[in-house]
Amino acid sequence: MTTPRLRFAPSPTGYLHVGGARTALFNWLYARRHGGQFLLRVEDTDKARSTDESTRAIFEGLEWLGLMWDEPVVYQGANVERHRADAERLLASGHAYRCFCTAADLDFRRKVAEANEGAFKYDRRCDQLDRDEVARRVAAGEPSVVRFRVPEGNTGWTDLVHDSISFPNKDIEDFVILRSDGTPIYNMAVTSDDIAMHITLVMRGDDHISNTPKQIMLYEALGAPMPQFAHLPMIHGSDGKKLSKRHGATAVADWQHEGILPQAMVNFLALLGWSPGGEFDEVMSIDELIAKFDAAGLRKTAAVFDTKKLEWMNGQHLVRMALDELAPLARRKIAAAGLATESDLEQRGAWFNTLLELLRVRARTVDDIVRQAKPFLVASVEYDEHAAAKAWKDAADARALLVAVRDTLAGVAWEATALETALKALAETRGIGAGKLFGPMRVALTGEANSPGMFDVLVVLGRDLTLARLAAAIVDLDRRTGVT
RNA sequence: GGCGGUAUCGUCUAGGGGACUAGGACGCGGCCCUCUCAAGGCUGUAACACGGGUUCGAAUCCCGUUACCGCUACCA
Repeated sequence: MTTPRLRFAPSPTGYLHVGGARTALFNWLYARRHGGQFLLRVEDTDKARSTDESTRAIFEGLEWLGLMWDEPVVYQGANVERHRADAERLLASGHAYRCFCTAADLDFRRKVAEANEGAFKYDRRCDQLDRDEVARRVAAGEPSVVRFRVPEGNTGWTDLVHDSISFPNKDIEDFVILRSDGTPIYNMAVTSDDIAMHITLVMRGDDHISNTPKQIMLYEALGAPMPQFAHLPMIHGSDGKKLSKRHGATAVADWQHEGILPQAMVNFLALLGWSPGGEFDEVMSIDELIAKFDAAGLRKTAAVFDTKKLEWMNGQHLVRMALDELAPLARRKIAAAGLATESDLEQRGAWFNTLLELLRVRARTVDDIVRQAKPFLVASVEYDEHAAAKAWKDAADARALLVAVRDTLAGVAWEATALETALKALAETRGIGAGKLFGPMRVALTGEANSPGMFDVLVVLGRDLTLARLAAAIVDLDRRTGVT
C-alpha cells in the first residue's frame, strides 16, 4: 500500500471554524499516524466571497494548533486551466455534452416543476441536439455550459465512517461541470485537483455526501484511480443546531484569545466524533493522539460542542504542561493586561515559576492565571467588598488581629516553616485556631476571598509587600471602624 | 417535496447477539482532605427515540414510524 495523501480544503470565506479545524485535525492525524502526507488546498474559486484575510486566518489557526501541511499550499484558483482541460476531455470522450439552456430558462422550468410534480431534474433536452446543430450554435457564438451525462445504474462507495453508501443514478441530474464563461464548477474543480494532487483519502464533512457520487462518476469518466472517502459528522451548538456565531466562540482564534491552549483544543476536538475505544484517559498529548488515531474509531453522529468540557480539558493540560512552556504564554498575557512587563517577569523567572505553580492548579484558562496573578504583581490591592464584608465583619476585631499579625511577622525570618510556626503560636496565644487568622489576612494581602495557601502567599508576596499591605489594611479598617 | 445520513445519561462517549442490575468522562449533588478557592480521592443523579420482526436470547441484526441534520444552483 502506498502512503496515504490527504488534504484539508477550506474556502477562505471567514475565520477557521472549530468544525473546519476538526476536519483538518482528523486529516492531519490520519496522515501522521500512517506516515502519509497532509496537504492544504485553499478553495478560492468563489472570487466574490474569498478574501486574503480569511486565507491568512486559516493559516494562523492551523499553525496555532500545530497542524502543519507537508507541501506548498495549493490555490485552487491557479488551476482553472487544468479544470477546464479536464472538462473538455470529458466533452471529447463523450462523457459530457453542451447545453444551451439559459439560466433564466432553467430557473423558469424549475419553478414550474416545483409547483407541479415537485422535484426538478434537468430533462437532457440539449443531449438530443445533433452534432451539426451544436457546432453551428457554438460557431455562432451562442453561450453554452458543459453538462456531465450521468450513466444508468447506481453509484456507491465504502465510506470509512459510514460503511456503504449508494445513490441511484436516476436521482442525479446531468450536472454542469463548466459554466458558460468557461470556468469550472465545484465538483469538477475538486475532482480535478484531488486527482492532480494524488489524494488517496478524501476526508471531509458529511455535508459533502451528496457530492460524492458526482465526483466518483467524474473519476471514472476521467479514468483516474479512485480514492477512499470518509465523511465526518458535523459539530453542533448546545441547542443541537449547526454551530454558528450565535453560539458564541466558534472560531479557533476566539478560544486562543480566551486563554485556551492549542494542545487542549486539539485534544478536545479529537474526542468530538472520534474515540480510541474502550476505557482510556481522555487527557492526551498530541503524540498520544497520533499513536491512537484510527479511522475505525470515527463516529457517525453529530457532536455538540461542550465549552464546559473544553475548559476542564484546558485545566488538565495547564497542570500537566511544562512550566517552561507555560511561562512565556502567561508572561505575554500578563503584559497584555498591563500588570507587568515581559522582561520584568523574565528577570524574576524563578519567582514567577513559583507563582505559576501555585496558580495553575486553580485555573482553567491562561486568563484565569492572569486574574489570579494580579495581587502578586501590582503595588497595592483593592478589596473585594464581598470578601471584606465576610472576613472583616467585625472591623475592630479584624484590625486588632492584623496588628498582631504584623507585629509577629515583622520579627520572623521570611521562610515558610518559620512563618508557620510564628503564626500558629500567635493564634494559640490569642486562643483561636490558626484558620481564624487567615481569613482577615487573605483579604488584607490579596483583596480576595480566595487565594493559594497562606504560607505560599506570604512567601511569594515577600516581606516588604506583606508588611505594607497589612499596614494599608489596618488603615482601611480604621476607616471602617469609624464609619460603623 | 425528492434523495441521502443519523439516533445510548443534559453533553462527549464505551458497547459491535449472551460478560449489561448498560461502563467511563464533563456537568450537577454529597462526603473526605482542608486556612479559603482549586486540585485530588470516594460517592450519588441520569440513557439504549418508538413500533414491529429475526433469534433460545437483542443497546447490538432487519423493516417501518418519528425526530434531527445535510444536499437538492451556470455556490463552494
